[in-house]
Amino acid sequence: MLKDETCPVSTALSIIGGKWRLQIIFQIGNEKRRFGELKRRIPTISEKMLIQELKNLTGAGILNRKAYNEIPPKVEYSLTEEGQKILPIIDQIKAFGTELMEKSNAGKANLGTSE
Amino acid sequence: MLKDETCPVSTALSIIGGKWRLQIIFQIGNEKRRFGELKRRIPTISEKMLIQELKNLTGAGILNRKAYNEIPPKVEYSLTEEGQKILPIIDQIKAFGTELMEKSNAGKANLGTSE
DNA sequence: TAGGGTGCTTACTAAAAAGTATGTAAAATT
DNA sequence: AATTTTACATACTTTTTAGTAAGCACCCTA
Repeated sequence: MLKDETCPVSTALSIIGGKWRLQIIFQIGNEKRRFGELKRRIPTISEKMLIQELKNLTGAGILNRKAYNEIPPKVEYSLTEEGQKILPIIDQIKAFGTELMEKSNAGKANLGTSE
Repeated sequence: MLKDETCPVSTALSIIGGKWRLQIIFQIGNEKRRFGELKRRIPTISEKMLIQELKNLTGAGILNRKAYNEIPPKVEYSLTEEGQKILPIIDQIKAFGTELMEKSNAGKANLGTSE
């Protein structure tokens, strides 16, 4: 899924797109979250994906990563200023999704991707 | 990419997710757009994808499809009320992307998905 | 009668994203 | 010495998503 360098929307999607990113950002919210904590909060994500996306988001300046020099390891993730700007987007998407769910209880078709 | 039936965000993403959906919705905006018009406005989309996503979005109640009984065929697509609610989401994503682009000119890393 | 335009279908292929399984380090506990 | 804990790495496979290419129907015009 290559990105059009000139389009703001696809630039944004290169960060918030994908199956897990919004979920991860949402679960961190305004807290500091440890790796294992996130794993527990998103039980359906695989470890590989969690690691990979945390790394991607950190590299993109969306997350802060603070590693303590302890054994066993302890690492805390939190949103950067940039990352916090994604929270209102999630709110809006969530509101839209909520509406959809209400209406679909009144019997509407859903998209092919979910089947 | 199966969807969690109970999560509003993933419900929303099952509609606005994917490479082309937001783009298509954005290009329709508040207008009536013919199939060929959309093809021209999104030159990088393949015909197959455009057809497929128009069908999906129509089936999901996001688009109206009006076919005129003419030869050669003429079909117009427009956003339903439901679909219009996606426009402000796009605006917000776009604003976020614009910010990112400005900052990245000051030299920041981008995510793995774009490489 | 051979194209041309329009919206759409289908079979097939390729690429991208996600999942599974297994392994590592290093100290602390048993 | 074996086991646990925590964060992460890597090879490999499967699933999902997107792209290519070809064809169809219908009428009109050259």
